[in-house]
Amino acid sequence: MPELPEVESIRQQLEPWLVGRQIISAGNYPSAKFSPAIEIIGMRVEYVNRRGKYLLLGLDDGRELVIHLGMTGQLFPIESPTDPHLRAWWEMDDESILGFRDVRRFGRIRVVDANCYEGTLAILGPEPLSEEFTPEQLYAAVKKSSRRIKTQLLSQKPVAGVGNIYADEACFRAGIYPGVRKLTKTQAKDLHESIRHVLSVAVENGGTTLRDYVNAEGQKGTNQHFLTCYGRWDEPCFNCGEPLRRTVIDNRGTTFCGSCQRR
DNA sequence: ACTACGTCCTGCGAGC
DNA sequence: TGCTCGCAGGACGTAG
Repeated sequence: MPELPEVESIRQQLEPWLVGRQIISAGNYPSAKFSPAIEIIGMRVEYVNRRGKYLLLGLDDGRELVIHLGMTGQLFPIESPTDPHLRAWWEMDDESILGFRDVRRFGRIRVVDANCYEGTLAILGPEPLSEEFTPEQLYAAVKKSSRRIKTQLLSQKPVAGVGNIYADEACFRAGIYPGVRKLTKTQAKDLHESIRHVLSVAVENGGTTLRDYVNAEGQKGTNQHFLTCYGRWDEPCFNCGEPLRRTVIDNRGTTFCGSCQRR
């Protein structure tokens, strides 16, 4: 499930390839989620940005192609648009083809005027690795809601780009039970540090590949070898040795240490 | 306004 | 071996 580190790894690889390229032709799987792909034929790519888990391809007519990879989305060069799981593709003026493969079709594409966003993209919290993301800001943002802290992180409102893997990792590192509804200022400071830590390490490791994720060169990440919590239920906690536990929080599978992450 | 929960999707693995 | 069934989850829609 591509979260910030995975999307950032893809962005870094797409940027030198796509910037300056003109889109000659395009196609899409017959679904409203992917049909905007063809709206940008003839445009030239000016930049490849990222906000949270969204990729933003700037076009020379002032619009942006917004891509969300959902659960199983992949972006990489293809030889021809023949893969049955291909949901969109764009042919460039150097004859290369960018393919958007997405088995479960949770991904989506939109074309909008630059900075005119809707939905989650319009209410995204600050970039976690930017200066705008501070312990004070996180504390104030979380204080506005009574929802469980993990659910708040997944909402993208207190901070952008955190999904199920890094929410579990960050809560574990901070020693915070993901089901709590309030944070002390000290906990907010610890969680802030933990979010930045787990995300920056994951970026350095090229993202986490549990099943589907590959970068724009078709390669897996290596961060799955460094996870401390997510998916490790019944395995010993690296802090205390107790077996990690599994529960469900707001319909999302959650791994935590019943000893280190007290309610 | 907010919270909680169902829905979308398909491949895979557990269990019979 | 072959089948069914439940699970995985980000964003969004809907109900209360």
